[in-house]
Amino acid sequence: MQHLLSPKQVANAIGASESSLKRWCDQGLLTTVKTAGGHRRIPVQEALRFVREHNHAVVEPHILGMSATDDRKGRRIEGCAERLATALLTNNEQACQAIVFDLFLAGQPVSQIFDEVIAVAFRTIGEKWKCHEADIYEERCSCQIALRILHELRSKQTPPNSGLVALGATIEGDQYALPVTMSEIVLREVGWDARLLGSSIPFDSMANAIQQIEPRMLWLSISFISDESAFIAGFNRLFETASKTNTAVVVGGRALTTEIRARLHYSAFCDTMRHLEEFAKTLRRQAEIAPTKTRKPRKNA
Amino acid sequence: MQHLLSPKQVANAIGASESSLKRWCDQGLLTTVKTAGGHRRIPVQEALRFVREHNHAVVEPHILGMSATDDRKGRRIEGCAERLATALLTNNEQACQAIVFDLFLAGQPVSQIFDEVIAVAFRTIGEKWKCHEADIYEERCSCQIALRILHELRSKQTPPNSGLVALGATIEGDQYALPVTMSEIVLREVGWDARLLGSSIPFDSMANAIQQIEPRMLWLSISFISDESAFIAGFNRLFETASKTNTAVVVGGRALTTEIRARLHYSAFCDTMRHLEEFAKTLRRQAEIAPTKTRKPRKNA
DNA sequence: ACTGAAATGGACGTTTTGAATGTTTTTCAC
DNA sequence: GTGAAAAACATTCAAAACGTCCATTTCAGT
Repeated sequence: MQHLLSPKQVANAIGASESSLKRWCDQGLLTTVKTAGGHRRIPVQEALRFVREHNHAVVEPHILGMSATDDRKGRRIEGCAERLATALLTNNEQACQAIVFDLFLAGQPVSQIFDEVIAVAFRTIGEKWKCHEADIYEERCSCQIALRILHELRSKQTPPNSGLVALGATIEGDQYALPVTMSEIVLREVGWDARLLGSSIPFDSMANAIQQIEPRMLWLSISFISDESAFIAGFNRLFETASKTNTAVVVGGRALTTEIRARLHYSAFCDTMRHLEEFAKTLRRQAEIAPTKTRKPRKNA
Repeated sequence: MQHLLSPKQVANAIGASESSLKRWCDQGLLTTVKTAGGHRRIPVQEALRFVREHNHAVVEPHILGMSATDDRKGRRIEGCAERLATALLTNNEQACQAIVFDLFLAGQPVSQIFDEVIAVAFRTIGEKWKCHEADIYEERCSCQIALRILHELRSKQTPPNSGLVALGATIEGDQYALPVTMSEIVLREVGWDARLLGSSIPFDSMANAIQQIEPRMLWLSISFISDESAFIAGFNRLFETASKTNTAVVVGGRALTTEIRARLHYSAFCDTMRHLEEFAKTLRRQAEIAPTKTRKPRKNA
């Protein structure tokens, strides 16, 4: 699959004429790069951004690297969660991909797809498991499928270029990779250079990462806590370290009950991906106004 | 670091064709140095100047950037492991991807790339961690990068169409997802419909999966054993279940010492991805001769 | 329903691109 | 050194993209 597309290719992909495409490029609706001879070249990510932003139709998704879509059906978010849960449990990866990608192409914010479709589907699967209607391996297999889809989605994002680094991780013993991977994508979507360290990272190692990388944000998705008091102590110690480098600490996850939260120090608690997105946007704007604390306080307009 | 680049390398780097590059050189848009035999050589800074001046795209920055990947070197498997380890530890995902995909596109078998490049790189990282030259988070972050590359590789494979189903998993408590994911790709490469259930699957759930799906193979990658005697008992029980549905059980992984293996029942033990590939090929051929035990015994040529 | 502004997409002659071909140079293993 | 494989060379040529012009369609406001 190629990374740079010609106006004609993009025109074919989205069902518009070549002339229109060229006009849109010249108007700046699509950012193009030029060859030495003056031919326009459109990066795929840019084409995807355009489609999502203008909710333009996509006639031939495969040109943009989006494999399967049955158009017009999956554009509304209602009912998608149920369909996804079914597709996941029947191991129908194609269908799962189509559901998520359709919503993505239709311009639904990724945070909303995550909150209202993927998270809901997994809640459904979790409940089936509790009622012995689904086995553990089915839930795990669904996670694998979802992870692959998330990775594919991630590869469709424009790579981050801001200097705003965020680190993400799950705590030691917490193996649930889905939420933390979703957070990474959400943060990248709003312009952060989000780097997922991985699952089950000890607090000490996180502290080392903070000191070495000096990120502006650390996000932790906490789905499972093995030892509550050790967790609280370790976490608050980590918060101390983070404060020294001016790193915001954002937490989320179903294991954080109100009681536990009451005993934690953190910069923000996010219930949903939507909340995370909004907090990240706010923090980003602030950081851009005052890029570094050692920078000179103001300059002339 | 390589100072002079060939037209082909620059063409690849900026996503243009070699022909165009040469034309641009001859038009004087790029200043070239010539070898005695008349081959064009482009200094890196000249290529960078060209890119900036013409607002040209850069598809593969690593060629113009720091990592000295002369693509002749890239095709050969020697030295790739070291370069990959470095790229992983410096968090240079682009470079990691380029190393693996160059080998893949050059026709190296995936099993060999896994055994001789990825596995070796992670062994290097593991040793650095033991010598306190690398932190846990760096190793985990490297795993994340590798996983993303594996998923990308998987998405490039032709989807399986044979009825030969294989199930894969790691045992409960074993969170090392890399080997089991590599196995999945290797099996798909040789025509199996390999389905990765996921990490940390209890033996009971695996048994359920076998009974419900009735695969022809179950492969387990065992990197970590928490309770040895429980493992041996659980595993041998699983082997019993598998025998009833005629499911071959293949094992591998660094946690399987000779002593432990002596107490296990299995169909095959595979040290490397190469071994797994060969065993899978053999088993596939056999299964195709006698597709199902209930099938009619022979048909006319 | 009518009108005019704005957007669309086809048509054109010209220029650029990139694949193919056969020859020469470079590289690397022996 | 030597020889074979890989890569770069020059050249050719069809396909594709360029800019421009213009007829058609769309749509909001009478």
